[in-house]
Amino acid sequence: MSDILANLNESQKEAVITTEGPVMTMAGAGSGKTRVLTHRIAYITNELGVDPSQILAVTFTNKAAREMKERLMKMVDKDINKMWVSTFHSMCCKILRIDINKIGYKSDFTILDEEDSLKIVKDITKELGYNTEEIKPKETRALISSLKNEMIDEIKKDETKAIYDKYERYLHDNNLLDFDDLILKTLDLFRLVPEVLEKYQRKFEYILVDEFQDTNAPQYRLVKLLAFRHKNIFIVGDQDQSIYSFRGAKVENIDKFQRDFLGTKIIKLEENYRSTQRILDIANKVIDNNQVRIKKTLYTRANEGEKPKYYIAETSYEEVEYIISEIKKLLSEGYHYKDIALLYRSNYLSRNFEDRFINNNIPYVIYGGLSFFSRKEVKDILAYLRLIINNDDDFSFKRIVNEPKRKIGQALINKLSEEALSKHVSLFKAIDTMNKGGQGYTNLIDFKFKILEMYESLVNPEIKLMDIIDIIIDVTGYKAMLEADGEEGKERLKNVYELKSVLEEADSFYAGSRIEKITDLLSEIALRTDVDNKNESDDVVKLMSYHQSKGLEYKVVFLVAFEAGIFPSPMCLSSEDEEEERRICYVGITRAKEKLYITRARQRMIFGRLTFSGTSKYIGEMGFDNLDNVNKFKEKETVVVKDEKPKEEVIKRSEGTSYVVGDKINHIAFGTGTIVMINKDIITVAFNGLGTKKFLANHPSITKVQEWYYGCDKMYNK
DNA sequence: TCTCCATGAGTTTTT
DNA sequence: CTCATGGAGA
Repeated sequence: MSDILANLNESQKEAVITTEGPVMTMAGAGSGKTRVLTHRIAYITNELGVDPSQILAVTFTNKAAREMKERLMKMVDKDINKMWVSTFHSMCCKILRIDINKIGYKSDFTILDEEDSLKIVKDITKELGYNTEEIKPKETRALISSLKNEMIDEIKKDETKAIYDKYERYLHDNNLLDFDDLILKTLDLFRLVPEVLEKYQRKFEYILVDEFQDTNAPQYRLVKLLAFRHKNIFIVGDQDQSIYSFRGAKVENIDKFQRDFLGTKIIKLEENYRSTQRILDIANKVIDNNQVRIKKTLYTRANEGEKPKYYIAETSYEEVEYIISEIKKLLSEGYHYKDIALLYRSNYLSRNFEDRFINNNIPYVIYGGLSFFSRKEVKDILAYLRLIINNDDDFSFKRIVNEPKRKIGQALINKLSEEALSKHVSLFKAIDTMNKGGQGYTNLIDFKFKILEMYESLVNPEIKLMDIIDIIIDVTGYKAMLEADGEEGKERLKNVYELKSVLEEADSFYAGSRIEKITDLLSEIALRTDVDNKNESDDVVKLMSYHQSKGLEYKVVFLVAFEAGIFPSPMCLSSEDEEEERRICYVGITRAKEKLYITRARQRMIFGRLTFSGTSKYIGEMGFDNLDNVNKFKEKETVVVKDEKPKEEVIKRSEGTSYVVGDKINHIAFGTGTIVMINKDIITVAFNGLGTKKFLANHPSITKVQEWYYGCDKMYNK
């Protein structure tokens, strides 16, 4: 008993021991909410003697779930494997595997990832004869997701409705679920088969939900249903850290909760144990600009700490150099690579750092971006596995029937599809019934026998499960294809081999026959994220988006590319969006424990384009206005604060157009180029691949290219 | 009919 | 810059 409650403050203690009835904990950043969650669970099992199987803990990411399990392993003296500690999505997956057959699906459904889902929408859009320029699949897909998350009540366009209907039918016919379906089908199951709901209502005597501010409407409904019997529901959240409204998260769920669970006890955790006071000051100042929030001020008893540093670089290249030099300094002060994180608003910004980090031997890992399981080669091999164990998987069939190339093109597939449709069989089976003869037919038969042959290897107990990967890439010629592809192929082959360890792990993790194990693995692979595969203990610098940094903490944090036009994101238009951006900023700042750096560049290469940007509005809100702590990389130079835009040299043309460095022009012979220098009436233009050339500014061979101006103060100053 | 190469267009955040 | 698409060649 004493163990569990030791080292907790009064509010934390209260949150731990108030086990009966609904409790809502408002926990500021770094106020020890993870501690509270784990200690509460340990208290319930160890002190109240509750069986772990009666506890459900919902976290936001798989990573958080696993970390919580690891901590619990040390604290709980019972078998915690019976405890459900997972995300909403994997919890629903688990529930559906058992009972989804009661609502017309097969229990071995496959979960689609984003890419697969988009591909289906795209195919359907084309099948319905729409122009993908007008009806954009990406938009339709986003709309469908919004619809599913109840953010949109009615379907405005007929086309969208038609695509949506067909999409739903396709998913059902092929036994597929998308991410949103995991939640929705679980709700359907609970609604249509009340006995199943009751089973779980009885089972979960104690329920805990982390990051409650980021639950969306269907998720909340799920929580409400599950907790309704025992009402021992504990939610933890922080309005100021709600950054997922684009995914349908509703902060209002906090109010709803209080109305649905009358007599909710509210506990506030405001003492921060993570950051220095100076870091908290900045965070408090920024978030205070939000209109829609309950006032809350973080405080700490830790020392003041160092002033956060704001660095303005001329170019994005110089920004990297500055960060590298600071990292080296930090290392000499005794910090390790793993103490350091770089955070940014969008994933593409990480590119600026990769090359220079490699050249300077700074070990790093990038979170997000293209995850291991979404790599083409990995998905291809997984599609082979899917098709091998389930010949009727048309979706996988189409993916790899001509990968590597085996002369089975679109025309042949169309013919096969028609055959399959008319005979009501899968593509694989349609091979047998189609018109025999012709080279195309032979190619298909070849493919078919390869798949069947690999099945034999797969069920052969003398072959180790992980070795099936070698067999697949040998038999199909995938290996030969990659080997012919030089360096990039080598890299891809490495990823394929990495799958072997995934299979080996699955071999010991899952139960049942070999086929069952692979089925289990394949069905859940979409839920695996990149973050889950990274090793926390590696001594490397971490690069990630603000969103991915939620819930994490680092001794030293760099907020990079901190510029107008990037942060806040120019995609945000409404004031609600703006407030959410500010919360993202708040999340970023509060990741830092000891040192905080904010860096920006005046000029930045974005997708091969030179762009200019001004000061992010958050800089002023943080109180950097006098810029007394701006540290110049090159010490001699002084910082010109008021001149936010680079020294503009403007030249006017007779017809009224004017040029600024960075403008794009079009030259009759050389094509499009960027102005890099202006000297009197001579402009120097850089052409891609052609080097720079000088021209008279008002020469008729040159015309100015209109382009949208990415990131300028003028967007925000009006 | 398939494959390859060139041109063009598009870039938030994620389970 | 990178991915996707479409057109021309084999």
